[in-house]
Amino acid sequence: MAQPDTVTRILDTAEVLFAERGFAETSLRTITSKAKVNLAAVNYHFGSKKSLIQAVFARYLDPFAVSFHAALDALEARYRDTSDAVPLEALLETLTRTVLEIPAERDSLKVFMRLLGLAYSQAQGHLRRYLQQEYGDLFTRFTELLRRATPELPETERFWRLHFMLGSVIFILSGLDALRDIAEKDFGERVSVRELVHRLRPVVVEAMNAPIAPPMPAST
Amino acid sequence: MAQPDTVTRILDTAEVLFAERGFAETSLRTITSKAKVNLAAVNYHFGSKKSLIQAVFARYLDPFAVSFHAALDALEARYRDTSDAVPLEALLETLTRTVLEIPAERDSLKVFMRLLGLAYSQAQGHLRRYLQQEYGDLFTRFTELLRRATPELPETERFWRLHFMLGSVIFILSGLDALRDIAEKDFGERVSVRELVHRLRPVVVEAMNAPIAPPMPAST
DNA sequence: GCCCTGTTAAAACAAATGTTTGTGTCTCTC
DNA sequence: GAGAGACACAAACATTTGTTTTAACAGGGC
Repeated sequence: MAQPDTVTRILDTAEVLFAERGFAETSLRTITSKAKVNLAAVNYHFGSKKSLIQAVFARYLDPFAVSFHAALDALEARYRDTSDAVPLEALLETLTRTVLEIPAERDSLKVFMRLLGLAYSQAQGHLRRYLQQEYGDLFTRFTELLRRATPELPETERFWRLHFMLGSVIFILSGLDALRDIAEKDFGERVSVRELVHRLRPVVVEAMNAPIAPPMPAST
Repeated sequence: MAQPDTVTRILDTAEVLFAERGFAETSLRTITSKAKVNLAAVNYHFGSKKSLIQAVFARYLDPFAVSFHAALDALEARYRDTSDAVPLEALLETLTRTVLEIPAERDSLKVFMRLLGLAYSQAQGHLRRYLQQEYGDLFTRFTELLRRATPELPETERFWRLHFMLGSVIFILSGLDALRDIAEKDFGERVSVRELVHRLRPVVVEAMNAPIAPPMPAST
């Protein structure tokens, strides 16, 4: 069979290795030897290791951003004539459906989610800057819809809860392999990412709609 | 003023740097030069970089484990005669109270939470093994109480929700500074860690008690 | 005095890292 | 078929990494 070309062989190998070990812990030599390409190929095609990392993300996120923008267009259109806002359930359903639809090849979803988690937790300031610059507007659009979906929530409360839930997703998915191993050992159940996302959606909905905490008793 | 001794100077510096950049991204030379100690001091006092990382965690977790065990003793005693299980709210209240009581020095809580997050997300297999070995029993005790507090939840569902919530807390508190800055800029509200934890508790309770998702439509 | 022990200091070590260089080898264009 | 451009390859380069070695220093007990 014809091997895919050098660039995609590097990307394929790099994304898996990055997801397994993190960025700093994965050397170019490990990548290139496993991908059966020359060491210098990375610097030739991508320029630097940083650019390679960004390219790995772009290959996932670019199609996702397009799909998600389109899905949000459709969603807003459906609720345009009714004067209602897009309900929270529908918004989350659209998000998860778009995320789950993207790959269809390999177990790329797991890899992608793990990479997202690493993007937050690893240092890699250049990566955060890159993601903010490339996909910041998409995030803004989503949060605006979220705002309209939960109008009864005070601004700050929604802000904190959003990041609370964001943290959950990133944390769970970035540590997925380890957690799944534990779950399999303890409960003998091997769950797919699809199913996990599906099962956690009501948890997010309920959490966003939780009652506001009573004012805290003053201390000190 | 008398400088603290070499060992604690190393620990103080290392924990901050680790929290800022991660473990692999922080070199011993950065630590020792910032701590104003000799490079070889780390290997002399701790043996290796791995052992230093573990020591940073032990300095936080050892006192916490003692306090939390004691707090759980008291909590169980209070509910011993009543045949009821410890309610979820009380369990979470005990946990957050213990966490908040420990430090009182530096802004160590924030740093500690960030380290905990890194411990999960970074490779560092030795660290996970160490934490499991040293504090596994405390975690087991807590999850057992959690199990009794949510008897209607299937085992695996509780497992995943627990880690879901764990992720939230770690994520929020580890990125606290950045998030708080945004919140202050956007909403003009500066919230304390205490208050944040207080306000997020009902979110956790509600999330744990969320309805089970309906079975997922089969695909491929 | 001397020796022993615990600690610090400077230097060197071996290994691993990202990147660059020079050369060879195709393939397409004129 | 000659020349050019794109790519692959091996080797070397300059740093940076964790760790070890060796010597120096300080203090207390005999």
